[in-house]
Amino acid sequence: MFHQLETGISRAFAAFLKNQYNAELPVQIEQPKKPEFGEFAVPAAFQLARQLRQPPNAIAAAIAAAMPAISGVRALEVAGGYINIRLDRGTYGQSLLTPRPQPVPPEGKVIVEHTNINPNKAAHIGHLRNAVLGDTFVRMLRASGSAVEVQNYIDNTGVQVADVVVGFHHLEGRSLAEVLALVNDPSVRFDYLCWDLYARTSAHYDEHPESLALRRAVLHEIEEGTSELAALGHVVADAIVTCHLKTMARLGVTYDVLPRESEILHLQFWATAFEQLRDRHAIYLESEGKNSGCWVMPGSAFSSSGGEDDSKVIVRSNGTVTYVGKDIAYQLWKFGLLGKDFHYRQFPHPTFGTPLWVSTVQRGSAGHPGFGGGSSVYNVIDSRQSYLQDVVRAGLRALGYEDQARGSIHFSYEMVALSPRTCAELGITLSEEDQKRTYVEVSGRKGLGVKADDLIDKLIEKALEEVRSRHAADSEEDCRRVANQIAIGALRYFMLKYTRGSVIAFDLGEALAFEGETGPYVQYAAVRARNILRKMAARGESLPDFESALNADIFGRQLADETLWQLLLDASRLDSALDKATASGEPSHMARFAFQLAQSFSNFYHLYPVLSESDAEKRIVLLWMTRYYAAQLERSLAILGVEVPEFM
RNA sequence: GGGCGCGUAGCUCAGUUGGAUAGAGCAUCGGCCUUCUAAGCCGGUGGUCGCAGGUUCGAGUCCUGCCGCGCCUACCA
Repeated sequence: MFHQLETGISRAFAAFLKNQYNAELPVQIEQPKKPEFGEFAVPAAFQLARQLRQPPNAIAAAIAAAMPAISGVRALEVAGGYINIRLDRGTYGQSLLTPRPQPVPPEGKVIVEHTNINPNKAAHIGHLRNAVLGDTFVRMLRASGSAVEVQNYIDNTGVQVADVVVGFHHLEGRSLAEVLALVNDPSVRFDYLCWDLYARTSAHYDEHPESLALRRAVLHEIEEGTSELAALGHVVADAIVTCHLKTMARLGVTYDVLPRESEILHLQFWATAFEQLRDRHAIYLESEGKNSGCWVMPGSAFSSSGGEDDSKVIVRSNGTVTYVGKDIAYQLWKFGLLGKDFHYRQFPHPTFGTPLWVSTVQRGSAGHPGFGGGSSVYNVIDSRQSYLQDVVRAGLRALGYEDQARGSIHFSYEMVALSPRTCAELGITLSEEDQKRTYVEVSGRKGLGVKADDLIDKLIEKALEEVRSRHAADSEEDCRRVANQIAIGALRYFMLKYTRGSVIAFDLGEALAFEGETGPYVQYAAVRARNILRKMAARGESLPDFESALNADIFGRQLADETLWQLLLDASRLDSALDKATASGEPSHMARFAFQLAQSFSNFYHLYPVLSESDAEKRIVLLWMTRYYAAQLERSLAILGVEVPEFM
């Protein structure tokens, strides 16, 4: 409702200003600094002041006097050059009684690619930020009515998988059968085992640089896809993907489809993209200099300051394609521009509610939905890869796909690093240099980092203690389920509360916090709202039929209470907040709104004892507000991917 | 060297795209549990918005120049 009024007022002002002053300006609607100024503020008079050569206050007064009535608005007032708007509280309250209209779904499908973890080791907290950001943005888009397809790209033929294969085969001398046995051994955490093995293999390369030849050879075999080592690579990648899916499912993160690099290669996606790029002269065969023998994209294509020295190699001199090249082919497919499609089969997964599909070379299963062919594409990738995303976009542009290049959005975010204090707590020894830094970058190669599952386990353990201390009478099973929900709420909120552009210096203490600006704080508010309603039911009272019990007159009387009115306004801002957060691509805005909503409810909770209210009319309004708060809190949390526990 | 980002309270961070007296959380100090659960609420302390100019009715926000930090700038991804 708040949101509808906001846009309605904006339109009414825009139309009026165009008529009256022939002024085409985007009418801003602000929230006044102080509630005494009303519900909305329009600073349009400032913008007109120069053009009209009059003081803002005079213009504002003229506008306010001549403006035709706007539905739902009680009065326009002028103060300090602003036009302040006061709403009719009775009609506002009443309008919230009926469910909001469904948003009109925008045309086309949005594709969001996220997670995209190298399938060669356990997921760590950096991957968690990616997945939670991506998943939350997907939930925001869906809540806004968009059709969204979630892709998790699997780089199963890359260097990192090759490294683990080198580790198994060359360092440990394990056969394919032996590795398979490890994968199937329930007592072995295969992703943790590979975490260590990958670190050891990387160290081995450092100590024996000549062994890098092994990596090249294995990589080549994996790309070919026929040898036993290639099969080993597949076994490793599939097993690790399964581990990642399990980890992500714990957080409520799911996907629609897993496009894999092996199919990009074997279904000739790259070969097709290559022909297009070559024919359009987007890339050319370099004949001299350091890149001699490579197919390169000129630096000028993707960088304003790029010269020939900055050319990006797309095809190496040995004929193999770089990751970016494959990414261009993949991006073309995402927009339906490649003229090819994958085959698909279902990927086994224990916990998702909906089928999960994976690309395959062979003729796949029937009955899969249409994948790819999006009208806009969000790639959730950390900011270190912005250069590569520029190259991908330049590829589209060079092929003449200007719209799609514009629709290719690098949903970038800064990395998660470790605070020195947390490193110390985890027993990670740092160089003197690193100790002086405010944060230390995690490194999979060095095995330096916090594994996602370890962190989740730690959070659950701590939450369980808190739950048990408060609910000794509840069953272990119930406590465990609630602890789980609290842990995930804490983790998801922690990953979301920072804006995308700021580095998270991961601090264990902060991540484990359940008080203040945290997920559990918001969950607690939702639980308390529900408790009021539950308590009432326990007393044998049933909820009134609000639509018949309440009307504009009653709302008008009760909302004359300024505090109550402000609280109701807070609670009704969800759609407005969602719209702004989605438009600016900032899940953190959504998280912050949920926190502020919870703060608002906490105020309500303390100021208005609902069940003991003696005035009958007021009590009904308070009950309705309780239910309204509960619904808004639940919806906000659902958008953040956070569940509401039965008790806390 | 070039590109991107960051610099706001002791700490961690917001700041609605240029608007009214710069805000949260943590920490700290002081209050509030016989009440719908204190994972909560109320109050206090705490600011040269990195520095210097500029643009205008108005700048934490925009432009220029500095200073500091991070990331990228691979025939790795």
